[in-house]
Amino acid sequence: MANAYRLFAALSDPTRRAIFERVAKRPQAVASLARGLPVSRPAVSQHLKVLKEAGLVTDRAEGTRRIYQIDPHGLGAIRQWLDRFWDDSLAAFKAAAESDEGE
Amino acid sequence: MANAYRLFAALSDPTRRAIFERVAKRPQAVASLARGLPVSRPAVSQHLKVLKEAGLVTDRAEGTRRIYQIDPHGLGAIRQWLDRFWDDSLAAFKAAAESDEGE
DNA sequence: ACTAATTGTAAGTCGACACTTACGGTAAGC
DNA sequence: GCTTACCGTAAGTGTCGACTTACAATTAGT
Repeated sequence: MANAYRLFAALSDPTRRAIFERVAKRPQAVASLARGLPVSRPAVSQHLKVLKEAGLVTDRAEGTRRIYQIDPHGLGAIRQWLDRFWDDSLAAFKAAAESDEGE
Repeated sequence: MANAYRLFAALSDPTRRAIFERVAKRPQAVASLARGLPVSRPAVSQHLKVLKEAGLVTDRAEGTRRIYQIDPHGLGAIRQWLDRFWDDSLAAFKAAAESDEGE
């Protein structure tokens, strides 16, 4: 399972984020993605590899082309991390705010 | 307002994530944070600066010390981004899955 | 005023990574 | 079978950033 670190690291790069968002809109092949981006096709391939290892996309062969699709599991992991962190940190935040209230 | 790119970039570094999580548990000063981490104190300061600019933490002076605290606004921005992205991408994912269903 | 404590910043170094070109490998079409 | 199209990977390069040490600034205590 992809940990939160890998997920954030995968989404930290602007180009990779753009690729991920385009794949999220609709499944696409590598060349199709590279066409609308200011980087070369191999660069897109490398980014997709990172996204795949992070659990954010999946790929399937279709002839010579490779179709990349979003993997809901990745977003689910982020949401899970966020939910847990949300509760903990917000509770601590409220506790700190209340302890300051008496001053 | 901090955009999603800055947030993800801020949380992509492991050391910075550790600092953020410790600050989330309870407000702390810089030296206190540096004590439990394998990096120098200036490094912690630099990380806190990034977290602050991303809208993830706030700071207030307390004597010569500077207390860093979590900023709920930052997590809120992540959640907002995730919610919107969740709906869009999941809709596209379902649409793609259903279009494959007939094959 | 002087000292000590705490912090932010400047300058420099080193490794990671995003990108490129070049190459090899696989599937479709004539 | 040969060419064409599409893709992943290897090798090399340049840049960004995480880290360190050194220094300056502010505040509390004596």
